[in-house]
Amino acid sequence: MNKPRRSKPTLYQELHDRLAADLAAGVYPVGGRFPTEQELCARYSLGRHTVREALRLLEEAGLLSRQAGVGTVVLARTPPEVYSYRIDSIDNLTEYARVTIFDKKQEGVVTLRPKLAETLGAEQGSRWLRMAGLRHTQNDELPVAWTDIYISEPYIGVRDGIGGVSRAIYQKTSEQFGFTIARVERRIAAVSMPEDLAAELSSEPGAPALMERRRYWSDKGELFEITLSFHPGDRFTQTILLERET
Amino acid sequence: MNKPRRSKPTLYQELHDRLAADLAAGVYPVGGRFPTEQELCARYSLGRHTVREALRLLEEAGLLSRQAGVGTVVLARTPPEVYSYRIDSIDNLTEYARVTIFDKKQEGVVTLRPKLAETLGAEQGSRWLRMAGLRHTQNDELPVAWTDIYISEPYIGVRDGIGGVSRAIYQKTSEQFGFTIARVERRIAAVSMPEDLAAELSSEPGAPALMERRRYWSDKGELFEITLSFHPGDRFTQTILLERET
DNA sequence: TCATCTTAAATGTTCGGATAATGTTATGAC
DNA sequence: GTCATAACATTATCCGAACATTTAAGATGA
Repeated sequence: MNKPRRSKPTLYQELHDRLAADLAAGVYPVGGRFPTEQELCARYSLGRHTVREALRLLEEAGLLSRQAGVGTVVLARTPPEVYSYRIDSIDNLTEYARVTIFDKKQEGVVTLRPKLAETLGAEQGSRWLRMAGLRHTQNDELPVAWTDIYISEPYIGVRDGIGGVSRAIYQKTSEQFGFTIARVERRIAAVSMPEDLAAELSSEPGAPALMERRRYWSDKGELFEITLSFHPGDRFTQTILLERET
Repeated sequence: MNKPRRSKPTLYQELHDRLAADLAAGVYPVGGRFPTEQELCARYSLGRHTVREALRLLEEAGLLSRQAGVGTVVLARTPPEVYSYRIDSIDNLTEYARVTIFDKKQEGVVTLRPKLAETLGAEQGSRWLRMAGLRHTQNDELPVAWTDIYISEPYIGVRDGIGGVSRAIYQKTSEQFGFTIARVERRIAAVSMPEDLAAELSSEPGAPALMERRRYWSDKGELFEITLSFHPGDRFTQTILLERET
């Protein structure tokens, strides 16, 4: 994404570079006023469009703030160092989400007892539909995880036709009830493989495992789904790549 | 960041909304050409600046692609759903980075053997400065992790004055040698606590533990630092919050 | 047939000007 | 003094016009 330096840079690009250099050098104190468009036009003998284009670049870079009636304010001397982990779509939240299938083994409505409520990070005494089962890839013989899926009581309708389908459940829920997912929280911890899951996962009790909890919020701020997964340590690693934004 | 709908929307805002609606409705097929600026000016009786501002918004939303000599191409009907995990600064890559101190126990230059090279994801036979020790909080008695820090041979100079300082090592390295960190990769897996570390961490051998590997690249694409940490499972969890971008 | 040149079309850049919207500040009535 | 109002400064929006740059496609020639 770094454009090669043009042989003949544009005027607004040149002005932008110059002003950015001035900002970096501390010529304009942070929090103070930046020269007005008129001033810049006069000082550099440029048209207002050119000046505004340069200012727009500086604003997009997070260095300036512009507002009618106020003026242009200096926000920072250098662009903030920002690293981002970006996911293009909710569907590739993890690489295994799409390519694995859910083999439902248990189902029922539960009322959260204190201990489970704390594990899930949900209201004590609230009622949820719980579906539990194995998650594995199409061809592989060994399951990748044991997953407990909890769906908030108002949205229990999605149960119909879950088994084996590769579509994600949160997606179904959000489509069926017409809202969008606004927030997803993932929490990961290392635990011992619980005894009752070891057999299902063809693993040893007490072997290292990753416990992953996910909580999904709707755009109304409502927590509508929670999943709890146990991955055998030798079959699952998670990688996150952080890249600096340009 | 959602501005309240103005009582009197601007013309380019109105045009943007209308074109976005058309795109969503599939009026312009993805991959095909979008009407030219001239056409839009004529069709809606607007000046070119106004049309270009609307197109700029659509381009920023990821719906259109514009290029001189080619024209405007439809990229998508609706803006891509994007979730982002954003870190403002490299320093709060994890919440414990700043508040913990590193208690160096070992130090030496190593040449990577095949197995260690694979674990670290680095070149076999390359030489690194290895520093290892415990990481713990100021007041707490129990250490949070055992950490191996590997620094690429050209940058070994940073060793001076590492002990106990709370500044991060990658930060020192990048400052001292005058480059910026462009990429950070984190990889997490569940493992058994290695026998030789159990005593140091006051943990049990074989107990669940999180192994975290971090690799740091410079802006020149050079892998200059790798860290390997072992966290006792009962003293460390990791939480990531993904939020939908506006 | 292939490479090169020419041309046309589209977006990009830059000027000039005018009006609108938005805060800040000074003014003035009470 | 306090509050409403008017004047002002500044950015935002919008129009018109011209030229530059980039790319695709057609024309030309060896």
